[in-house]
Amino acid sequence: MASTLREEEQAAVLRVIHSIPRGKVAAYGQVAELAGLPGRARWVGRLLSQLPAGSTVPWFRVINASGRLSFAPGSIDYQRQRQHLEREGVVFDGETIRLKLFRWNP
DNA sequence: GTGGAGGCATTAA
DNA sequence: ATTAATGCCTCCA
Repeated sequence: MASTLREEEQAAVLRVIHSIPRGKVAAYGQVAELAGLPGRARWVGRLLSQLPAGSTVPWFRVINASGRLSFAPGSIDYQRQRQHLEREGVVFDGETIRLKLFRWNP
């Protein structure tokens, strides 16, 4: 068995993110919890930040708990994430997403 | 190899 | 808007 505990956790997180449907979003903390890692929202963020460029992981569907992107508005990363989301139907109210409508509830 | 300090794509109060 | 609580990582001494 070559897999470390850490790799298992990483796989669990990525699996959860992959299951977020188009047009929906989930918070870092929500993803962590669904992956069986309660309280590790920050760790999820760190994981995504280290994701390789060519990754197929829909990282852009993960936002913070207040319904906003965790990038500085106007930054390249912010615009990229926002465009991805709007393209699949997510509507922004200013800089905030209406979680009532777009939050993923499994 | 160990330990402390600082930095985050976090969250809740 | 601030702050405290959290988990993990990187950088030195």
